[in-house]
Amino acid sequence: MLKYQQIAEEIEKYIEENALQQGDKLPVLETLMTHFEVSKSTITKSLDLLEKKGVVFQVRGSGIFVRRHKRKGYISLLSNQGFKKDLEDYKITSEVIELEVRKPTQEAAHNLNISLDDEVYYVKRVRYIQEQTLCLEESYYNKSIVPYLNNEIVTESIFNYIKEGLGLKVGFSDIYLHMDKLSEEEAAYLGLENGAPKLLVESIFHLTNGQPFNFSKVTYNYQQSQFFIQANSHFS
Amino acid sequence: MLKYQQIAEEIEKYIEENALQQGDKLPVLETLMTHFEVSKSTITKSLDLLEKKGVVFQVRGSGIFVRRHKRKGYISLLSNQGFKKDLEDYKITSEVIELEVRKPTQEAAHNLNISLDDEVYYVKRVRYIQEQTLCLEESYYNKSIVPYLNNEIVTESIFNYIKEGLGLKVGFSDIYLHMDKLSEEEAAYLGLENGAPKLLVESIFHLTNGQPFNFSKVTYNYQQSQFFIQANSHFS
DNA sequence: TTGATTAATTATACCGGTACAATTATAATG
DNA sequence: CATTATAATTGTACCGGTATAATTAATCAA
Repeated sequence: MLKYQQIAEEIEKYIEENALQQGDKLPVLETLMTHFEVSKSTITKSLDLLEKKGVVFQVRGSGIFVRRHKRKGYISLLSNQGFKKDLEDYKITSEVIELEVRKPTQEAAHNLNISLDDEVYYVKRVRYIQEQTLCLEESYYNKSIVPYLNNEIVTESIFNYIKEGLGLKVGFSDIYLHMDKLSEEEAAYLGLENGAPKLLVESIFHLTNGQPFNFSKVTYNYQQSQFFIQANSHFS
Repeated sequence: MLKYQQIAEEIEKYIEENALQQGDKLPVLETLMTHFEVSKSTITKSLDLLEKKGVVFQVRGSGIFVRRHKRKGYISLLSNQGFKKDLEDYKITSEVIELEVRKPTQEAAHNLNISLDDEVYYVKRVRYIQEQTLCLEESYYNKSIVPYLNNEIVTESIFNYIKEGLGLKVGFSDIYLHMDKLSEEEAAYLGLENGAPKLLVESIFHLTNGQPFNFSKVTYNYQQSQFFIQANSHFS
C-alpha cells in the first residue's frame, strides 16, 4: 500500500479512536510531516484524500479540522460499495430471486456499452435490513469482464468478489435517481402497498480504465431507506 | 485566478468546443505541460480537479480520457449551487411564499450550530420548471453570517448574492435524502394529490472555514425531478 | 478597553526533479 | 499466426524546495 494511503488511514483511525468531533483541530502539517517522516507533499496528498472522503476539511492559514456528519443509519450514495459499510451496525441479508446468463436488455446494453448479442449475468435479489425489506435490485454484469458468478457469491458481496477474486479495480460510477410509485410486482417483493413511493437508483460502475462492467437498478423501500452525500466545493 | 484552475477551465472548454465524447483521449501530460508552459505538478493538479468534477478520468500508463454522463435534464446533487446550471436549457422561476427574520426551529438551530435565541432568515418558496412545479423549499440562513436578504435577492439566486455580494466562500455541504408521502399542504403547493411520493432533500451548507450558514429542506415533485451523482473511487 | 497595525502561524501554489508502475506497442519466438 | 518476451509510453508517488495567501496572535495606538 502507498505511503499517502497508509497515512490517511492512520489519521482516520486516530480521529476515530480519539473520538474527535466536527471542528476539532488536527496537528499542523509540520508536525504530521515529522511524525510520519515524509515530505510535505505526501502529507498533503493524504489530507486531500481524506478531504475527498469527507473526513476532514482544511482551512488555509488556520489548520486541519475534522468534518463529520452527525446522522447515523444513512446510506452513502458515494461509497461505491453498496451499503455494507454504512449500515454495519444493522443486519443486512440478501435473497437471490434470479441468477443467470442472458442477453442484455436494450437499456442494459446501452449503459454497459455492449451489443445486444453480448452476454451478461443477470442478478435479481431482495435485500433486507433487520428482517425488513430494504430494496429490490436488478443488476447486469458484462460477462466478458465478470465471466463467472454463482449463488454463493451473489448472496454475499459481489463487489468483494470482483475486487478480491478477480483482481479488478473499480473506478468511477454514474448514479441516477428517479422517483415514482411502486408497481404491483415491486410492491409484492417489498411487502408494500401498490402505488407507494419508490426511489429508483440506477448505477453504472466502471473499471479504472473506464470500461463499464455493471449496470444496476435498485428500487428502495421508502420506509427503510435514507441516504446521504458529502459534497465539496471545487464547483466554481 | 490560480494557474491550475485557469488551465482546468481551458481544458474543459476545449472538451466542450470540440465535442469530445466519453473515452476520447486528451493530449498527454508532456504535451499539456509544454502547451500551458507550467510544471508537471500544476497540470496534474488541474487534472485532479477535473477528475473530482467528473470531467475526465486518468489511467496510468495509458492516458487522460473524457468522462461524460450521457443523460440530460438531471439535477446534480453535488453541484453545491442549486440546479441553475444543470437545467440551464429549461426555464426556472421562483415564487416567494415567505421571507422574514425569526427564531430558528430546534431542528434548524441544531443543524446551523446556533442557539434558539439567535436569529435566522427564513425563506419559503416554490420553484417552477417550464411553468410546472419543481419543488417546495424551506431555508434557514444564519443571520449573523447572512445579515440581510430581500425579496429581489430571494427571487433570483441567493447563493450568487452570498458569494458575489457578501464575498463569502462556500465550502462543503452535507446532504440527506428521505422519501415519504406528501402532506396535504405540500401537495397543495406542488399541485399534486395528497399522499403522492416525495423526495425530501435536506442540506447543510458550510463556509470554507467550516461554519454552517444555511440549512434547507426541499421537497421535490416526483414527476419533474431526477438527480444524478458522479462518484469516484478513493473509497478503499 | 477598543481598534488598528504588525508579526507569526499555517496551509496552498508552483517549481523541477527521480523513481516507479501500469499500459501499450514492438519485437522475438514457436 | 498466435504467444510471449521486451521496450517505449505515460501517468503516479514521493522528495524537497521557495514563495504566497489566509488566518490568527501579538503589538501598539487612541
